[in-house]
Amino acid sequence: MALPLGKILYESGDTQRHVFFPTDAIVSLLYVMESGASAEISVVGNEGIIGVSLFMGGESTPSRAIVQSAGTAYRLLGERLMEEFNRHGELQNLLLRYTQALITQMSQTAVCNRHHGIDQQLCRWLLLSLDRLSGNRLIMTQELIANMLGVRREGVTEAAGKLQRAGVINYRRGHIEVLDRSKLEEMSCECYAVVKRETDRLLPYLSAR
Amino acid sequence: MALPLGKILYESGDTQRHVFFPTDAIVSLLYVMESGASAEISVVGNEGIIGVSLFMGGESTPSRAIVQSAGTAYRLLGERLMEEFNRHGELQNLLLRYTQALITQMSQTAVCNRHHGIDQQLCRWLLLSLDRLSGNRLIMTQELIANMLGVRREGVTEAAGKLQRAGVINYRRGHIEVLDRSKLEEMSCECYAVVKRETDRLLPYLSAR
DNA sequence: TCAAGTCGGTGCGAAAGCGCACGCTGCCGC
DNA sequence: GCGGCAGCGTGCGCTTTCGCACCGACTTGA
Repeated sequence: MALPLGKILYESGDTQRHVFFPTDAIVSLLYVMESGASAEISVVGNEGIIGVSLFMGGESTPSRAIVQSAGTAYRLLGERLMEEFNRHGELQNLLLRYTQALITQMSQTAVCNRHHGIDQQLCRWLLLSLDRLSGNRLIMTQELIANMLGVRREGVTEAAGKLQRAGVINYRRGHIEVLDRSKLEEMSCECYAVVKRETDRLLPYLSAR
Repeated sequence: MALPLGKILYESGDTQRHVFFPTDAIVSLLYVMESGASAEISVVGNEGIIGVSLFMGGESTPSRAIVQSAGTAYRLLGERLMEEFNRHGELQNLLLRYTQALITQMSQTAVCNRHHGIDQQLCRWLLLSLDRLSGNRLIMTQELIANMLGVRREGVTEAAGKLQRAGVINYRRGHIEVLDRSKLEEMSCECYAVVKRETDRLLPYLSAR
């Protein structure tokens, strides 16, 4: 199915009836506070699945799943996934390993939120998104990024300006082009590397792509 | 086995051979950065298990497990846990549900780190610890709390001073006594409530205690 | 082609947290 | 009973981020 930008796959607390496997879409798990402020918990692309709480047994989570980059995904009825999960074969194994990778990403998000500045967080975020897309272009307003990072839009403007002046990215009105990926990695904090390394370790079949 | 304060159960990246079930000890999952700065990812007491990565399939995590409040725990060889896990019965179910509760705690830590001040985070942290102990006393220096929250020791001093002046806690040289728990909950952010509610939902048998 | 709306740039003052330095005090061991 | 030290209090300047306000520029559609 098509996943347009901004589509909400699950709302906080919703009983999740389906799981989603993005192909070229990116979905963010976002927590929205009572005040309306928000913070991204993790980002899911075609390496992963939306709806881990189904097979983890909770059937819902306190966070929202929202499409951050338009594309398509496969949708599967929860019951069908569970049939296969309960065969306790390779799929179960895979799903649990993916879930551990997700846990690593969430942990590192917590660490990054605590210790790193907006500049570094933006780098981490761009890299995580880039890894889940083909090409080096993101369609993404600064306002949206700000919502994901849980910071002010002006803060993103400033950080993005620095990256642009450093020749790392180029952007105009919602289109971001990454010009120098290795420099982006240099300017990022260790958080990205930790997540990347752990994801590759847990899901080695992905690296082959 | 006895778990003295400060004991490290796993170091980052260690292959985990055992799992631990705390009885009256509290263990923190802590990420330590290259710079030496640290941040707590989640806290585990007798509601949980240390070493979820064993049955999740990763066998290690990038974080450290360190005893934050001395006490005792059961230790079980990983292979034995896996034998039982692979019977796909109620234990597997329980472990996965616990892991989802852990995920919620990590997510909320990320949110809290982003949006809330030291005062509120201290409240959340005290409540999470208190829930995992009997009684209303913690043996805990401000320096240790600062390491867990990933803030300066002075920041904790200031926040704890506010709580003391408000009559919520009383402390002296490493001993904290909670005088007014309901007020502590009031002064905390929504993060504690979210974690508490979700833990109770996922592990209802705990509420009965 | 032009009006309206979205997106991004900039400039304040305020607040929170940090790093550092120094000093006090209650506790523990000799 | 007394020294030493761990644990806590406090002050100060600096940096980062926030909140708010306003403006300019690009895009889109009637």
